[in-house]
Amino acid sequence: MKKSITLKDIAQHFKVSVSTVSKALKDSHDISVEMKKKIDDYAKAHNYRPNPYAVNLRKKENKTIGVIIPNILNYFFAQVFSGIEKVANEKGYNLISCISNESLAKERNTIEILEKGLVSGLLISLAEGTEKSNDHEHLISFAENGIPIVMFDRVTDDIECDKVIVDDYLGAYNAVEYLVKSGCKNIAVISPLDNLNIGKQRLKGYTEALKAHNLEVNPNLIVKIFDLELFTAEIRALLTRNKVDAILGLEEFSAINAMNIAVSLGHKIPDDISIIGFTNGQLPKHVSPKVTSISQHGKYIGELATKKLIERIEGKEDDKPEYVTHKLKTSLILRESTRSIPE
Amino acid sequence: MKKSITLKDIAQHFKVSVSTVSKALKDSHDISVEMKKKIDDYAKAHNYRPNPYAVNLRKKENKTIGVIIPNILNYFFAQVFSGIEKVANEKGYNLISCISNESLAKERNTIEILEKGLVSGLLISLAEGTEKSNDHEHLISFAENGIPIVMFDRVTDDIECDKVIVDDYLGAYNAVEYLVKSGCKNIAVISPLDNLNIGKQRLKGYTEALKAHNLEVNPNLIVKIFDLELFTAEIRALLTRNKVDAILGLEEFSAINAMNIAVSLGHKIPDDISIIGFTNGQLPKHVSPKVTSISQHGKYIGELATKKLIERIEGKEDDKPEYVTHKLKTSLILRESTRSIPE
DNA sequence: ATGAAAGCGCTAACAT
DNA sequence: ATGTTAGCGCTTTCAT
Repeated sequence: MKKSITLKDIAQHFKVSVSTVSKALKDSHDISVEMKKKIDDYAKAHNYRPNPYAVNLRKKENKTIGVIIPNILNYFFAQVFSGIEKVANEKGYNLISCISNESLAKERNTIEILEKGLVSGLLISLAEGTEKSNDHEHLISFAENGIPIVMFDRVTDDIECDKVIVDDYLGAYNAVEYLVKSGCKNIAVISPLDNLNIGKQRLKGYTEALKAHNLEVNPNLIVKIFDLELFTAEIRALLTRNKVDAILGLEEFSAINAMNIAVSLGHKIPDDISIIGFTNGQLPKHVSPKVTSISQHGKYIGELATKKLIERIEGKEDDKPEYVTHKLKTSLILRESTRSIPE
Repeated sequence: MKKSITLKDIAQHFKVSVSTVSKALKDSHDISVEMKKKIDDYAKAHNYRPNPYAVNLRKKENKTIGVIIPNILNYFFAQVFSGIEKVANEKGYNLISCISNESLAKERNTIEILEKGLVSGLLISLAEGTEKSNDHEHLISFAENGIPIVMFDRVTDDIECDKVIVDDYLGAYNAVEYLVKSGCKNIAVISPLDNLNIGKQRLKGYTEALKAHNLEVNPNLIVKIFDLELFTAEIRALLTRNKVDAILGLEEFSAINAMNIAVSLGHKIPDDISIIGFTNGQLPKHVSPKVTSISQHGKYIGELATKKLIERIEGKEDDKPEYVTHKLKTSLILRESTRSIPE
């Protein structure tokens, strides 16, 4: 066990006091230039680094950020995470990261651990379980510690903090509008996300866009999926019992799975049915036909949220007391599963 | 700022000493039952938790594990990470996680930070930059601290530690053998991974399997990709200049991209050309035809590596000095891009 | 220009 | 059964 070098070791080596070394390493004006140089060189040569635990114990500040993500296998969150990591790294922060696995209990447990001064700030996107139960006590309690929080994507009004969210409403609205303009009249929507606020927002964007274009909102074309086992059956039913000329998938796999079912039923894409999905991964580019998608810019969300959090951590106490919610626009990426808009 | 409660606060409240409280909370036999009960209840009521920094400063031990992953957008590593997180969480460990982004410099930097006692153990898969440069000084230095390391997937012999790897050789070997048995004779291989040992192992599995079945190893059918920009051009050249009846893709997207190019060239899958890929994500299931793949069980790798690491962390000093390398079998998951083996 | 001392919160050996 | 003390490594105020 290579014991790592401390201030004391350096002090003894030069037969000076610990405080001299401490100040020298901080380039204090108290210390003579020669002394500083000697100490600095020695410290570098021996690869001195302050013990982070001692520093924290003294100063009550640390360079770590807690991250709670619902599910890292979801490409969107992986993108967000890579954005978080990038900015945190640039600013010299470490990440303590946890996956809530969509569970309220795990999210709560993690927060209780982090609460005890382990982190200087928290980045969180709510677990599905949390959104369903609408229980935010653990977050409120965490916030009372005065540790800054930034919520992203899946947020709640119950917590006052900075937020970075996606304009899901507009994303869906624009997608539907595009479908209408390209000639679709019977647009179905598939939502496996009805437990989530973002799911509700997207659905609202869908209905509002239809109304804005004087199209009837047909409840038979709104398929809410609560059990993925039934996905295929429900979509087959949708497509056989109704006239459908477009499908909007609100979640990562909905659009692509629905497209595959439609194809197996003999429909031509996009001639018979257009397809658009909220999807971020590699999938839409690699399937055939390539799927038009609504991209959420996950990496940028992560970057922005982290930047805002670090500003709060490092900012003056009462710098800007008012919290801001950044609502980011999605992009509609046109590919082969939709028709073009006639001139 | 809600100031969190300390032993001292509790001690003052009951007008006893700090050590009494400390012992009481540890259920020491020194302390009377009534006292313990009082203190315990009070601590619970006030949600007391020991300050992790103070504990670490005293005891030189902490419940956190460092994780260094080359790229979280790679589904395989996301799977590994979710396995790591699961086990760590079960055992009460936190994760400090970093993405090396395939860069040696970033990997080195991260390790230097973690080295200073921030973590009790390290899980790492080498960055591509590290494998290419073959520079492992930073790891050797880290290991000298006596902090246990477990390497997974991308490992090196230069470091003596427990390792969890995939039998990439056998994975490729079995895949080629399957192709041969299903009637393929001109099997091409695509490797964008020639900088990585795992890439070399897979390639070796390919050549050895051919030899074992008395098939010539044709260098024209071995395509090493060093610049992804050229992927399409190289594969088109491969398919137009040579007779090819099967393709083995050594990396996540190689097989699927090659398949799409083959289809665009008019080849039928799997009748003209069979396709197999080393790929873990959702892709092979969702494209058409569905792609036969070699699965690496990422989540299990993460779980096993973490389990082994925690055993080292918690084990007696000289418990078992000999390190073990766990080599895990891959699975060949047959889908629609390969033909069946005749009876 | 340098040093002594106190203290962050906790543990553990050693009194009482 | 309870308390005293020293100390982990560092910062910082107040001497000198």
